[in-house]
Amino acid sequence: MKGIRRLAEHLDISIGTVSRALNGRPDVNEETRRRVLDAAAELGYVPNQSGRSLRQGSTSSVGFMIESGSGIAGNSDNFFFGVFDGVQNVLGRHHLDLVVLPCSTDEDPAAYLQRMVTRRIVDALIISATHRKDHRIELLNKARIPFIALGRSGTQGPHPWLDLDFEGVANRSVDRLVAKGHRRIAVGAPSNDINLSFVYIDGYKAALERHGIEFDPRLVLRVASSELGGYQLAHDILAMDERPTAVVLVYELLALGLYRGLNEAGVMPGRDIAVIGFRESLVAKFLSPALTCFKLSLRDLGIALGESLLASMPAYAEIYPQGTVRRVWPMELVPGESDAFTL
Amino acid sequence: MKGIRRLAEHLDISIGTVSRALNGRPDVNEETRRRVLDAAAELGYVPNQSGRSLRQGSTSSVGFMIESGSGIAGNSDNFFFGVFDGVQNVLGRHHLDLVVLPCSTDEDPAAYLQRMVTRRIVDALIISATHRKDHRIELLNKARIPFIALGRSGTQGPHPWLDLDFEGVANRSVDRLVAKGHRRIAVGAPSNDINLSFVYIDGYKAALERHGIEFDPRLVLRVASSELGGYQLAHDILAMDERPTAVVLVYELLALGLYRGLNEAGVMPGRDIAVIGFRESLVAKFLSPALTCFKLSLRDLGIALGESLLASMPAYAEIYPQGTVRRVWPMELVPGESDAFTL
DNA sequence: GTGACTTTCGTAAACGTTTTCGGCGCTGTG
DNA sequence: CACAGCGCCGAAAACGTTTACGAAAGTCAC
Repeated sequence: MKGIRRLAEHLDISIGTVSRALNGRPDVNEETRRRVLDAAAELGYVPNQSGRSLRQGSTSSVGFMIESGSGIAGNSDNFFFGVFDGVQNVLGRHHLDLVVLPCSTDEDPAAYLQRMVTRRIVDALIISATHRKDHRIELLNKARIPFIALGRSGTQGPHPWLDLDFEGVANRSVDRLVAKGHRRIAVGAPSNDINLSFVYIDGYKAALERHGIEFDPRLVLRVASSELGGYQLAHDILAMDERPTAVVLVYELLALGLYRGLNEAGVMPGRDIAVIGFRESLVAKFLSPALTCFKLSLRDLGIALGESLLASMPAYAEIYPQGTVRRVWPMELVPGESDAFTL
Repeated sequence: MKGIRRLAEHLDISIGTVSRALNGRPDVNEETRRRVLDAAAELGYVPNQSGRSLRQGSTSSVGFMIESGSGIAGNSDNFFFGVFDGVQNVLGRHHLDLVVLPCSTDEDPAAYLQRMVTRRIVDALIISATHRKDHRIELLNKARIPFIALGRSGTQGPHPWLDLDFEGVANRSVDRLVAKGHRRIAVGAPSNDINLSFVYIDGYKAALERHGIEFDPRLVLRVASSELGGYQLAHDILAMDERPTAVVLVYELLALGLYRGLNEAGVMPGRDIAVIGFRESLVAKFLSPALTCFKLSLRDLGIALGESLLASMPAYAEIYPQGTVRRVWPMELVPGESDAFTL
């Protein structure tokens, strides 16, 4: 005899009552409920998830899809781990669990997601590394499964998302540099199809326009999303005939390679060229001269992400006002020395 | 009408036959099987996982528990993501899926694991960041659930594990330094209770002994497992009266802070002091002078981890020779300039 | 004291699968 | 012709839960 049946037998009551007691239903005597709870603790009973899911039509977990090969995700894993922590925290408050679904590099992400969705091992999904045109979004819409994207997609029409404030960062970066006299500001951005580069570049263009500076497409440099991309970026910049006097970066790791590339050419960030990075990361803190960049709380971002997801799950309508979230997450300037160079 | 029933009705055969056809049972006509497969593809049928799990008593997924907040998990580059990729690859070959279970910083890891185990949402488990005395191991043994640890535990008796070759690294590091005349070799190791420090230090002691050098406990410096720990380490070393002439590191991020701390004091790695790091990481590649350290293929490690886990799952006995794996994963020396300092 | 209502609980169906068992029809053998 | 064997399939049980429904007993008002 196993499971709830064992518990019921031990207490000499029916399994229905046990279930009701455990699930906090009102139609059970408080005295019996106490006995059930005690016995459950004593016998170490935990409901079988498959049984529950089958009957209820819902697992109590939400998935967070990542791409495990993720140079492409454009982030190092401590980024995601921080976010997981926040998401797990808010989900835990509602007896939901977070399971991370790592799509391997061997598999097509959309096919992987399709499998996860149809197998119904999660009730809702968070996707990340959103592409400009991302098939996963149509797929999730069609499956009518609640989801939110960490990162906007490009063209597919509106979908729920929470994203870093790329426009804000681009804006403030350009403002800061223009205030120091810069007019030729290069952009180093990942060359993959992840949408964030495009969002950033749009913000960059808008900022230039506000300052009456004409946009020069040659200043937009797309490179690999890795530290090597940053190295390449340094070479590209130094090779230009009208060399830019400032660079802004869309991806945290680029700073690493950029510094090295510039150093090798005897060009010092902050003295000979102004550099503003993107997200503050562990490595950015240790660059010298200190990189001007933007920071955020990963955990808080995760919490917001979790809450936004719950806001799209009908089952949590009483707790979270339902609605489609499309929101930008603010980032805070961390001034350094890398943009000290003034014209 | 949903699920397999819908499919059966559509084909006008019984659900039993459909199930058998889908699962490759021999007792079904090949013609019927083809029809079923075609119809399944056409209607987009995918078996409900809860139903399967309930009936079969096994989910077809394995869990990989990580601690989402933990300093040790906060590797500078995608350590875990690389491992996930390898694990997912080997599991996928057997129609298993990997789900990552991130324990939040708010929750006790053992309690979290207990919940995951009893809810039976995975058939087997991989745990990481193994502590010296790790309650999770007793728990998993008691639950009789197949598992493997990425990292040895200390005292609890034998358990399946796959671990980086800390002894080997310690050995070769010490050998290399001794060959250059060093006798006072400091160790920088994380001060937390994760077991790897202890394993490394044991290897370090053994290596010293082999060279007839007396072990000096003051040379073992335990610091925070972060780049700041490395910074602290630099200060600690510089403050010693009998200053060591070489340092070996057990954790990759330490190099970052160590370099900065030494630089600030005008001490240059490779010229004034010899440094050998641990794992080659993204940041190590960009340190100057280049850090001597050890590299490994994360994906291959993941593959080995997955295979070792399958070797402990009875269901895969025909494919993987069953047995308890206790194995060390080799790392390859990447010579740099940081240990060029010779006495 | 009767009916209505409430509280509490037991019974049984249902969720979507897999798998055992038995049966049907056919073939081959004696 | 009888019977065994085989290939294929349908019926039904089982997995562990939750929950709709109804029943029993108690309470209350009249």
